[in-house]
Amino acid sequence: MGLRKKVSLAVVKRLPRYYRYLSDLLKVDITRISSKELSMRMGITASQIRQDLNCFGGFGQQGYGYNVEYLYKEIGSILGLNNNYQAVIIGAGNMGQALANYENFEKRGFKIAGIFDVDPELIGTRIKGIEVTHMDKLEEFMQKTKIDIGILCVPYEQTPAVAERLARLGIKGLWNFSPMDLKLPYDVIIENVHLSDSLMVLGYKLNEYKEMKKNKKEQKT
Amino acid sequence: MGLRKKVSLAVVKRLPRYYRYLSDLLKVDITRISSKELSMRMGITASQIRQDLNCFGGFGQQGYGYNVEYLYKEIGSILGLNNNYQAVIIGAGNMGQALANYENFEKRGFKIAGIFDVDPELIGTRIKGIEVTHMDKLEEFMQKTKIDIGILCVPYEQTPAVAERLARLGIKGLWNFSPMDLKLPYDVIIENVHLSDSLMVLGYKLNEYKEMKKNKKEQKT
DNA sequence: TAGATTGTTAATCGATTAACAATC
DNA sequence: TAGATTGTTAATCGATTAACAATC
Repeated sequence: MGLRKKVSLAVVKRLPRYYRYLSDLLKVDITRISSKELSMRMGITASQIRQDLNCFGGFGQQGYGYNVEYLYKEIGSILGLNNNYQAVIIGAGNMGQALANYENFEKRGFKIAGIFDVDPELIGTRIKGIEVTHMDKLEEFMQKTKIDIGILCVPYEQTPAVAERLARLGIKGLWNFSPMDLKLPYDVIIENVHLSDSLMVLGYKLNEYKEMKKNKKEQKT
Repeated sequence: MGLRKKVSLAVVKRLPRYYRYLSDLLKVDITRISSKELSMRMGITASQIRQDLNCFGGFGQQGYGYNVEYLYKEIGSILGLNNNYQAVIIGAGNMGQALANYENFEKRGFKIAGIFDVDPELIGTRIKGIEVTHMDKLEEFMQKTKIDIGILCVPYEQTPAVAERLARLGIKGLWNFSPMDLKLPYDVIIENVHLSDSLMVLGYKLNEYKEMKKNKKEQKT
């Protein structure tokens, strides 16, 4: 895999969606698909699908379309799902527990290798077979285990300090669940899950829809 | 509030971020801010901030900038945070519990009015004071309580059926945590939280970064 | 071979940035 | 008033869509 032009984030964000749809096709034993057919299922243009895929290579065949299994595997590889990324969850509260129990991640090649917290009530308990360990042991743990990803589920106030601590320990990526933008003086890749942002966008759309309806009514009178 | 041109989703998705930054400014008693200053804090252009805000109205003042509290409240109102939206959580597993316990939502004007599940172990238990009720009682509950939003935290297979059931009961919006795109023959606004998509994007970025570094090394030799 | 469908170039559309007159 | 900064128009940039030659 040589130098390849930087792919835009818009394209990258669509890849997991392709991956899901291809997975669904495999489940119902569809072995080939054209960009046209896929575009109809996904509600996007065939052109966009072909453009997106061609950022990474020519996975299709003229006159035939795409082999579903092949394309599925290729996208999986592009998404780094074969890398066996190891993760630690920091914060074993509700969200940390929910994530630890989420089957999908392991299925996608992300392994939870450790769970940390400071609450004495939680230390020593097991979540999905993994013992919750005290944060004091974090450095020790990360020295002897190769960890790629830190999953941040700690309270808002603690988040910046914990993020920095993980960065100093050489973490490569952070999956951040706190409603803030992390700024770190390290080469760390940050992916945010801003749940309340998402909820507010829903709030906006509900509002917009309500007004649209009201305006329609007013037009009639 | 009259007819206003449809605002692009790109702009809408930035609103919660503005809202967060303004909230932070308020916390440290900053009462006014220019688009320039805000742009530096947020890492975007001042031009974009002004363009974004002017989709909704002229909230600033020439020579002065923006009044933080006023702008904060305006954006809150645009996001529908004054609407006192009522929500039900469907699925009281880890994710449902995590969301029920998440303080931020109530603070943003979203109220959890009910939690439903089918697991006899869970029925009758209380989460943040709200009793987990059996799904059989959902129709009854929604007839006597005005509910705007359904929060879907049920297993993958159940999701489409539950979504349809809520839609039939007149739900206005769905906040979907299953890794699938809901298609409903109703006027329901859907906002997805695709956690595994987000994780895969992180996987992609880690991959990309690794290759970038490798290429740099190869260039040197 | 003829038909189908890709990969890719060109055209269009939309979003971001720059510039500046309006105005506090 | 002079200085600052907005609101808004114009220019640029990037992403999406359309078109079609290449080719299976």
